[in-house]
Amino acid sequence: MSTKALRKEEEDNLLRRADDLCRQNNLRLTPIRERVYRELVQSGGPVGAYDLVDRLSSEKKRLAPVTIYRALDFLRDAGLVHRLATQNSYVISHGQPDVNAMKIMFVDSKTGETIEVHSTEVAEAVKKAAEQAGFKSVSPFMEVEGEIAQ
Amino acid sequence: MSTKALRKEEEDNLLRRADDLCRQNNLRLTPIRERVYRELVQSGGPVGAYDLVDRLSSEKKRLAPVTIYRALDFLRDAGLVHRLATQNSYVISHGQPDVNAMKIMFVDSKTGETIEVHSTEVAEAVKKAAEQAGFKSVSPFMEVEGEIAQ
DNA sequence: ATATGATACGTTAAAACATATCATATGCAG
DNA sequence: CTGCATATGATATGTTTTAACGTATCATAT
Ligand SMILES: [Zn+2]
Ligand SMILES: [Zn+2]
Ligand SMILES: [Zn+2]
Ligand SMILES: [Zn+2]
Repeated sequence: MSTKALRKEEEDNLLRRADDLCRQNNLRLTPIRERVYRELVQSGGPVGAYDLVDRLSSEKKRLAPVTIYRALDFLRDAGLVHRLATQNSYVISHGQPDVNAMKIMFVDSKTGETIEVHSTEVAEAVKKAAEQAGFKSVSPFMEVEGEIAQ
Repeated sequence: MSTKALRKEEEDNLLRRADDLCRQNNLRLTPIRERVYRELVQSGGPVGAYDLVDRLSSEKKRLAPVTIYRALDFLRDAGLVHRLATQNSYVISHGQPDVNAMKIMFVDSKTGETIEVHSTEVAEAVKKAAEQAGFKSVSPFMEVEGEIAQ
């Protein structure tokens, strides 16, 4: 089985998962929202909002930026998409909501490529540091820049 | 001794430290760069670039945004200032370059208030996670959003 | 004395990113 | 069917950051 086929299966899984999640929470995964999500899934990495505008626009119909931002907001609220603040870009959230883990997005400084890792160890260490800082709760998402080996 | 006096001493220390650092590395802490750094020190928290434009402009002379951005770039390259990507703002880096520690900026989701904590525990846990992700090196700076207790 | 190089700053403009506003459409509950 | 909430279209604007080009200043070389 080719890696392409594997990828395709994974894509379909993610799409189904998103669909189910929305159905179960009475959220409407409208066509535009689904197209944005699908584009992020297929890209395999972070994509900027204006990139999404380009990719989802056709000759006859150009989407307005605000349309994309609204879809992104919906997907983020649903927990399906993360915003990468350091990159001004958006990336799918994969992995089940492992509630005790820190979701770390490692971002390659050069290419912008990202890899998501979930770690309870980091979550605990950060929680300890947060208490030290007088913070009672912290986001389960972090972004760390670095360099990919090779 | 009043807290105000204490604060003033701390400010002077930071200014001196910055001055020394630049001198030792043949970096030129010019008047504009020093004013930007001083403003960040005195503000006691993160400040946006356009805020700095306003604060450092006078009736007769209005600084251009790019002037501030250039000063900020210099200060960041020198390791004196951090950019907070989630806030589009800039904040002084205090604490000696504790090379083995992760410098965590906790950002209050509501007010934008920040507290910096250095943690070797977090650094180690993140390093482990990074290896898992195929990252050979990671930035010693992180930003974590959360809520301050009270 | 004059030329060259290096760095910082001024000025202008544009790119890149994000939101506001109001009109229209669409789905859905009563 | 009707009315209401929600989603999208269309347009404009706001915000943040960088690009491009020129000038000023000072040091060093010719
Ligand atoms: Zn939202
Ligand atoms: Zn995730
Ligand atoms: Zn730089
Ligand atoms: Zn620091």
